[in-house]
Amino acid sequence: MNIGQAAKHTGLPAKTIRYYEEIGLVVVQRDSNGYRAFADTDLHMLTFLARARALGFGIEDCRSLLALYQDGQRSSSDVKAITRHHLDEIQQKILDLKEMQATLSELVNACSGDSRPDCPILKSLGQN
Amino acid sequence: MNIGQAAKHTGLPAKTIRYYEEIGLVVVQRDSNGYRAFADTDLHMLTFLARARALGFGIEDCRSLLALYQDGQRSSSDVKAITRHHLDEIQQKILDLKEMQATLSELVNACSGDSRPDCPILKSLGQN
DNA sequence: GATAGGGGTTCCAGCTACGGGAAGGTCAAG
DNA sequence: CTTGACCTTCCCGTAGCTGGAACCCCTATC
Repeated sequence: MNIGQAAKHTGLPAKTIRYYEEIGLVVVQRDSNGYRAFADTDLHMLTFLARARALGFGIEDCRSLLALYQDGQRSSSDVKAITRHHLDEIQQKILDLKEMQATLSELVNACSGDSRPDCPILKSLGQN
Repeated sequence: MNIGQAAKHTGLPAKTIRYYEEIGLVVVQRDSNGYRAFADTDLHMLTFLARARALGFGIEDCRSLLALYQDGQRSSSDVKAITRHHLDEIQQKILDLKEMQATLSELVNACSGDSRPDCPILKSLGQN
């Protein structure tokens, strides 16, 4: 299967698949003409990666998770540790964004948004 | 005032201030020795930028906001439009992160996290 | 056989918003 | 005069791709 088909099958852009191969996330065999030849296991790994990325895992986490996935001797505690750490970071991001959201909402509500220059948003940013 | 003092005063790292100058966000006079000489208005603008960045505005938004800030003829509607658009993006990000959070929480809770290889997290990522 | 198209390949540049570090100039104190 | 703390510029690296150029391959059609 060529890269275009693999892309359709996994939902990943071809460029992304090439990138994953380049950084060693996956290893793909080549046909005699130099084209990548994706096997079912390759598609499976790529789908795994696509899901992990969709959950916000970074590339290095993905690398670790994929290694654990393929290791029959793994401990689920290792998987859980990575996931929990990632979850913590997401929760922190949510908190940060919510704080921004609260402030921005206030400011937007306070601003009349007409043709006059008077603006509480700028006043707040420039105060002091 | 030198860059170190300006950094302390604004809370921005010196590197960041140099970067802002490089991309034309601020223009700073130089002393005869080549050192940047920060005036009060420069500090004021840098503080403005620091606040806008802390609210998550991108650099180009900051550029626009700063221009509006310095334009006595501005319409507050322009400021509000930028801010509302930014707010929308933040809210979307929060939604995305919350979805990840929900899934990840479920998975973490379902995983025993012991020394056995059986793991619902990997099962979910690799399913199909 | 020539050609057109729709694949594929590599490599290089660029994106955001800086941070690290090297190589070197400047200044105040002792 | 030297030391140490500043300052300067310049270049590389970050995460995770994306776009584009230049070129190769395969199939179909004229």
